[in-house]
Amino acid sequence: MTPRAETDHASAIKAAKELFWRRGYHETSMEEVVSATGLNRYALYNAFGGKLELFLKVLELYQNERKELFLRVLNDPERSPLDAVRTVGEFCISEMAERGAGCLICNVALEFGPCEPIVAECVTGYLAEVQSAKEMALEQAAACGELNPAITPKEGAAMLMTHMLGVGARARNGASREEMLRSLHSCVAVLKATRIEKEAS
Amino acid sequence: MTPRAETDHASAIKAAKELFWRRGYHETSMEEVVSATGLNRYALYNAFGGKLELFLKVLELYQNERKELFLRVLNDPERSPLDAVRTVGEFCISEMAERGAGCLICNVALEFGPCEPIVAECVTGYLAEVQSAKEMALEQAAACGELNPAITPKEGAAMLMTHMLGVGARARNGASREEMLRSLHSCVAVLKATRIEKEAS
DNA sequence: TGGTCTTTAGAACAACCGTTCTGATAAGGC
DNA sequence: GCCTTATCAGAACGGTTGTTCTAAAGACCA
Repeated sequence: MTPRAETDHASAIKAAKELFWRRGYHETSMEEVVSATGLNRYALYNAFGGKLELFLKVLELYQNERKELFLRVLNDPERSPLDAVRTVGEFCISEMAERGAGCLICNVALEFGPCEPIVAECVTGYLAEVQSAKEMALEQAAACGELNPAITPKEGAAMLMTHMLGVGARARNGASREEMLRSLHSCVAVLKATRIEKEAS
Repeated sequence: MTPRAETDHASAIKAAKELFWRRGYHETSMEEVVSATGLNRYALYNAFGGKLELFLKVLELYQNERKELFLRVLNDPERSPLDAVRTVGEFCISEMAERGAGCLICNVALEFGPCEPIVAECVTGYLAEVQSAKEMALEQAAACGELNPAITPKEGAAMLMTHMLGVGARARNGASREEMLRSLHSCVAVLKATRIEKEAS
């Protein structure tokens, strides 16, 4: 493969990502993909095989970008663990609000459901990876007394991930950036340990 | 309209609800609707007008059933407010797990997104109603000191709703009943006020 | 029983989709 | 400059969808 073709493919995947993100998989026609990527039909089918295969490439790109960023933030020693978790959430919300189209993973999880097992597996795997990164962050939080003792780091991570999926759903339903941020901040707030003096009885 | 036709329509909507719930709107063909409802094409189109109109009827039925049940549980004086909130969540999870197909509202919110404004509005309205019912429950919880003081009832209700939408997304991605229940219980646990004695300094 | 009106099942229609095919065009090596 | 190879745009194909049409079957009442 020539270097030219390689960058062509990369930028095609990027353009397709934006398209699928905004309009969903089924609502996006190959017609649109062709005109958005600049590549012509023939080249597209030669390079990727078909619509679903292209989409899997898109998912791969999206997940790699995300995972790299998330791990960098969550492992940043300058941040408190819960700050890091909040920052990651805020980043996602910014992206959702920008496009007005929710979260790609969340959209896909619900659009395909169990119909296309390969896509479902892909989503499940990604969610599990991000969740375990968050779990590690919450373990640190627990170690320094920052975590609400009502839950374990594992439970907290699961809850956070589920909550962020819900934020994605709300985004796709038209929620504003502020609404989503409020919800995220509430979620982080209740994960924090709150020390209340026991009332004198 | 004869009584016969009326019950026919009602049971048709019910059957269509199950279908749309399990398979989504776009993946369900009118062919399937015809054979699932028992009504024939002509009668279906005469009674409802078209696929989208039928679907709106389905949404209406679903929302009415839900709202009635939720209000009954949330206003039950026998339950503590947070218990009521948990019970409502558990009910939703049971339904999702039964069908292995997530939450109808959540699925719809993501399947349509902003494409079909009338559907989006319908979803938004329903979510707002349920959320305000939960907010009232949390206000009671706050009044008797059951609510985590890190958040207000309003914030807590928004967070709960968002979390339940996330549970719906996970359900559609194949999560087990147990996973979903754990996540719900974590969410309720962090909403509870946890009293920790201040360490003697 | 006979005649009118409604209901039925399935064919037909028009639109759209992902994919493949085709003939024309451009590029590259000699 | 010429021949081979790769690339292009768009037409064509097969399949599916929501919807409508149509001719046969049935219900109803006198």
